[in-house]
Amino acid sequence: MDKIEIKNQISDKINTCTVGLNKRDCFKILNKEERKLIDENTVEINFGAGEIICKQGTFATHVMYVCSGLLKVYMKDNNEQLILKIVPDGNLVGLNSLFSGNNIFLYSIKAYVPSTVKLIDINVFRRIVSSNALFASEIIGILNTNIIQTYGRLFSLTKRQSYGRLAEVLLCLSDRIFKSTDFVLQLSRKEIGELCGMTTESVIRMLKRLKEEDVIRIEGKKFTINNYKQLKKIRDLG
Amino acid sequence: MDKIEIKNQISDKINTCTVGLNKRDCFKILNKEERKLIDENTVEINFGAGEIICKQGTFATHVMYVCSGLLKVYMKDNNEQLILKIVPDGNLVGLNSLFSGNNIFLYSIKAYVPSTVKLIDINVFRRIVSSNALFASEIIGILNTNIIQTYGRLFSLTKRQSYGRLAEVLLCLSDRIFKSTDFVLQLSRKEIGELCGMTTESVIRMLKRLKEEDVIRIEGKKFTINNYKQLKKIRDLG
DNA sequence: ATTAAAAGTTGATATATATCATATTTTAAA
DNA sequence: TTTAAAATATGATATATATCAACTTTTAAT
Repeated sequence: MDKIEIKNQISDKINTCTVGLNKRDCFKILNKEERKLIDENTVEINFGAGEIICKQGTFATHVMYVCSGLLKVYMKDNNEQLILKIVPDGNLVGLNSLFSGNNIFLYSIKAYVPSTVKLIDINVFRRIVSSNALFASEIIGILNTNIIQTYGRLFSLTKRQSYGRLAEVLLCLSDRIFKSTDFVLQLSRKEIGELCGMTTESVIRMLKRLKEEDVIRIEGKKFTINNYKQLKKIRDLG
Repeated sequence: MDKIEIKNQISDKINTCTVGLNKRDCFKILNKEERKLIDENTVEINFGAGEIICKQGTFATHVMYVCSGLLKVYMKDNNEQLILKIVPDGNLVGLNSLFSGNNIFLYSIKAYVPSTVKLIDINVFRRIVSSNALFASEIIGILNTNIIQTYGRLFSLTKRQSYGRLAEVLLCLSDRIFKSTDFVLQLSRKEIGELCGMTTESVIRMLKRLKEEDVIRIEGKKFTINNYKQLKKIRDLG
């Protein structure tokens, strides 16, 4: 069998990762009063796997902080669905309704695995942002990290072809979520496809190909990256 | 000849436009002193068509305000280039290095037409943001509008097929830049292709098709949208 | 005015990936 | 335990769009 062919080179410089990693303890900037105000207007909720945390089109009444678990942020339009990012614990999500003239959620958020999420009243959050410039600066940092990542993703999804996109998603999961080349992935092939913008069948075929090339091993939901270097090569050059 | 075929519907709800429209007079929030400080650390520069305003990879020493003209913001990686957005006058660009731990430009910016741009010292800008929470809130609004638009674009570029993407770009230019169905477009076919993620040849063929269907008229660089409704249909359904 | 270079155009062909159909396996439900 | 439904798998085929090649027109340079 031929080696997986390599086309246009995409360098390491652009971060094209799918995972929104933006852990900053922005709350430590707040004073006692502000923290109290936040706490009094926050509820902590447990969500089961597959449960929807917020729904696209509904009023954005809160900002979310992921205490534990793993979420997906996605946009839907009729039968088309695009996963914007997957978000592990330690991150804020749903900030995009702040001061943008948009008081509805532009995306839905769903738990991949059982997750604990703090729902923070958006008006209280907004009030603190617009009175504490250092806190606001932290939020700007979070938003900018997010934009930079989204630009990278835009680049990846439009410029790479499917093997490269799939390789990227696998590397991303390994590096950023599981921090191991060995992991149990609770995503269906369909969901992997949504992450890298291709059909379920293509995901299956390509994973099979990567297995045959001994780049990865798969047993059920257990993934192992055998040849990390080669997978990176596929990501960067395909 | 067959009518241009229509596939998967994409609704109007998602803004998938290419043009970054974010006119807010955030500076009016500043007091005299702050405005003076900004003014003292700003230079206004004229750029000719095709001139580079900032270059990806260099140190981000300033934030830019577009006084007049039209810019493109783009990422390059070897021979691959993606236009992130096109920016008309009245907008701030280059905000993404603020508080993101990133002190280099992640994209290049180039003038499409002769443009006047204010270069504002980033340290001064940063100082004002982190001391004026209302100003910071305005910046958050700008960044969020930008993220929302980028998400829409991500959706468009990955979910629509080429006719839809091309139609979108034409509508976007008509609605947001020229504010007329009649306009002189100073972009080459190659640049149009970069905007909607396709090759020059495909742009040419598809423009030809749209002409044949009497949806648009083209004479040299002069574009006319004959059938706005149909073009919208092609965008939303293709 | 002449030449060179870039932009635009067109047709033939290739190819990556989607679509469709159908089978098998796994998971969840009654 | 049986049944239904969802997820996975695989082959055949279709198709949108890229690639390649050649040619024309426009723009810029000498």
